[in-house]
Amino acid sequence: MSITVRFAPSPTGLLHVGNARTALLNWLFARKMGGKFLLRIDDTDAARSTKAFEEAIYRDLGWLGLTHDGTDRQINRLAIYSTAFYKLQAAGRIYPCFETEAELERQRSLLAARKLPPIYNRASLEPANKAKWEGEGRKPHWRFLLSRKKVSWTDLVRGPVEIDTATMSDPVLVREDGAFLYTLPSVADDIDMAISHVVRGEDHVTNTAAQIEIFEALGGPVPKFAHFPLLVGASGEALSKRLGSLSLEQLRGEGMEPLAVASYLAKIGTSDPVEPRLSLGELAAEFDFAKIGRAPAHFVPEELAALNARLLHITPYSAVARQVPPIAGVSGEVFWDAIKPNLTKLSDVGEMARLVSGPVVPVIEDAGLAAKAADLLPPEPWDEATWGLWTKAVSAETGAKGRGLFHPLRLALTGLEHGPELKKLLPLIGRERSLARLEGRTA
RNA sequence: GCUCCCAUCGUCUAGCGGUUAGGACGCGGCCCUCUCAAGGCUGAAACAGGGGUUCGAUUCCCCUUGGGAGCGCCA
Repeated sequence: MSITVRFAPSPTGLLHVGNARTALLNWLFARKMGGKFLLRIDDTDAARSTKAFEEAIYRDLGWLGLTHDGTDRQINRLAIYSTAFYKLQAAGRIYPCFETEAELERQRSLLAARKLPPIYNRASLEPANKAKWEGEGRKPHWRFLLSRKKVSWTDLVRGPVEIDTATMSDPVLVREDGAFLYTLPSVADDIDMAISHVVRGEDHVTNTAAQIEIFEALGGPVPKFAHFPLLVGASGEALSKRLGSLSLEQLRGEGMEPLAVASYLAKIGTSDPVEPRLSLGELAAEFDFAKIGRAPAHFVPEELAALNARLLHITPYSAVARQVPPIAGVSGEVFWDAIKPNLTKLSDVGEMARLVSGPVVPVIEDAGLAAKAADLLPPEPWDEATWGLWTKAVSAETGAKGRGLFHPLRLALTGLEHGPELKKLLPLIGRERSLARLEGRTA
């Protein structure tokens, strides 16, 4: 059986971490199984969909590295939905409804007041009502007639699931203005695109029950389903409340590496340890629906940031060669290996580079010691042993040792209290700049 | 309100009737060390509560509590 999955976002907003996780899980599954990953822009809601958001989806997915094997927009596929609509109509599974939105709203509050579930009462199915409302010249919207039986499937993450469609309203498929709503296009496309697995958040489980009935009514094969738990914030609050701060765009702006985001989203809520991976391929190889837990996973930005740092610490130079060019006459690789353990974000590289090639405004804490140290600077070439030899000589000459020796030197050479190991940094700074800084000159 | 799902260290989880309840992240300590990191070693830390079933419950059942989701002419 060939595997095809899809990610079907609506271009009505920026991709947030929840969306990204859906996309990623689909992609990883497809990659692992050697299947296809399709990108479908669900833009049937013309009023809310925008070109800018659509472009953002491509940009964000590209940033994450989630390549697709095909893409389309639902707005291009309306003929398919019409065909499906007529097929359902011919099967007697579609009926026109005439209630206004206000009337439906009132019905729901009436039911709520009686502590009853807000399920549509099928009033438009009554011939008398239908005749009356049609007589008033009302334009219909169209609902799918649910079986009111139990629908069951074996969910790849939740196991056996059973939903009684008698507990749901018949879904509206077509609006009064003729526009298709999400439900039918989704199923029609899944059939047309031969989607084998629908992988999405558990907010869709009840949709799935209705959609399975539509798949069956359409005579299409019913795909396998996997509904994973949603993401919640650090204290368990629903993530939707703070979506703005958790868009991929935001994370990118904060300097998070795409692989850090992918590693984090792929691992939280699973039985695997949350560790960085150097490639999406590794994440794909480790992907398994069985590893996904059934409780909501906590998305904690601070943990992501920590994972980002850990990713950088294990990142080989080859992966960042483009962003880390040779500096001050030494190879980018030597520089990278010297400063990488101190990185939190890749953008910190610029600041690290400044420590090497300047300008550094030295802080002279002990002028006498700095002067002696400058005199004792050995001739080049320098290597990692230079620091030890030099500081030993300075110590012998001045009697300074420990913090009293090293702290003034670090301040003079870098202007900072903390930083990468001077053993590694000193040869990169070189004799000329070291001398200048020890003499208190910006270099 | 109704329906569905969930409940093990702070966090993510392993466990599938008898375990010293394991791992990872984080946290503490030690080592290394010129600093901060990184790295190595090590330590503290959990079965939400109450009933059952059973010789025996973290594990199975029920209730309570807590959390998540759905109940749209959104997706």
